[in-house]
Amino acid sequence: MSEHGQRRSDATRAPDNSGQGSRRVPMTPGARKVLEAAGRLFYERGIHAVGVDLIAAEAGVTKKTLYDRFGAKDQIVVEYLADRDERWRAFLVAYLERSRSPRSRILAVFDASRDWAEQSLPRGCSMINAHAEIADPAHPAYAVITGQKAWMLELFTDLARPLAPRRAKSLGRSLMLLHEGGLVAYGMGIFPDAIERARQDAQALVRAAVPSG
Amino acid sequence: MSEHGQRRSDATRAPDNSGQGSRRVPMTPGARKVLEAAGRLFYERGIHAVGVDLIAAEAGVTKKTLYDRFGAKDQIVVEYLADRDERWRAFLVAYLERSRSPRSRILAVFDASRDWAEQSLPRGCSMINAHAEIADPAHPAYAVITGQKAWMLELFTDLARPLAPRRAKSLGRSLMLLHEGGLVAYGMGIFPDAIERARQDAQALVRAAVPSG
DNA sequence: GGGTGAGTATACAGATCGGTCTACTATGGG
DNA sequence: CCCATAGTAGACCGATCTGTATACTCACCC
Repeated sequence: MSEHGQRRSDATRAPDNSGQGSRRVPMTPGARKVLEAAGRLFYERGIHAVGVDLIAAEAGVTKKTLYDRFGAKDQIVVEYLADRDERWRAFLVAYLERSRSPRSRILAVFDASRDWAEQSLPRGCSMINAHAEIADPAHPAYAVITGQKAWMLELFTDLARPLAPRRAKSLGRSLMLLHEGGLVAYGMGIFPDAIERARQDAQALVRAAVPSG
Repeated sequence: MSEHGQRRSDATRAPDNSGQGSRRVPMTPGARKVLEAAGRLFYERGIHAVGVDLIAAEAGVTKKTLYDRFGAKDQIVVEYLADRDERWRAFLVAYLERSRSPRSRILAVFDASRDWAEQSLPRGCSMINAHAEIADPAHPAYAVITGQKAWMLELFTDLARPLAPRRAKSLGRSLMLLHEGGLVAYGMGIFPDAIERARQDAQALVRAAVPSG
């Protein structure tokens, strides 16, 4: 929503706006423990399947502390997703910065996703999973979810631009498709090494689109 | 799991095994009303977010009828997914049968998905969404979900075989990636006409893989 | 030294959850 | 006629849900 053009900034440096309209919560030690436990439980079991009592117990914190910090479960969900998003962007940017050519930077996104998923995401993309549970667009977490995907699409488009200025939008969308497909196939275990396969297909796609790269 | 080769059968005629180990429920009028209401509510709001009282009320049926037919909410979930799967396969087979060339049959899958989604799936693939909510592989619905995706992957592989016998497995996986990516991008509204775009990319992929088609 | 902020411990409220129960009705087939 | 089947109506169960309340401790800081 709103104008999604975030200045002209190089895509590697725009780790802001992940919290968008949802002001973050002061991260006291208790709040941090809650967020860590909630993040783990939400991801492993699903958001609706995890109650605040369980979160508080797993965090080693009382419910009062939990509600003093977050006010409501919905806000914990927002912080969970915004935090995941923030850490993913930082992780990704590190991969992007150590690549130079436009081509290798595109592939670096898939490398980052593959490594990120293999080290901590056996159940696939948190945003896709959360979107399946949060149907109401008015939910405060909805903007975080769609914001992350919009950011990724814009990133792919920006990365494609140096390679094919006229077809950047189109190429960006194709890369996005492969990337999302890889995440889902990986998360559902449809076949092994799905993200790596998506990377290969992206490589072929880029090669075909810009034979002079 | 197990040997996933289900005979040599032509992919267009294998609408069985959708209910696998989960024996279906006798479809009395009351059961049908429950399934209709549950299907709509589960898809629109998510499985965990919908209670049995609401399902019974929306179906215009008492809770006793609901439990007499299905026994447990989990079983309603199984029937919901198995029913969706069954109807999708029938829908898809109709598209496949009116296409002749291997190439157009591959594209027909994307055509079917596009039309199927546009007419009734604003929130994307039911199986992907259900997988996000059902974390436990021991859940009776889990097999239906993974079974459907395995069937789709096998279908793509079978459709790719006449075009590229040696690379059928590889090409099938690439097509699967694009297809899943299209479904997710469509369901999350990442960009417009995502499935149609996936179809175009699939077309390009097939053309590149088999220039002599 | 008094106040503020962050925390523990625990009880409680009201709603909703999945699921069971009894009592009754209507229908259709041997 | 009779009995099984499929249904309505509605009370009820224990558990769990999100969220609030009271009372107290501890650390820090002006």
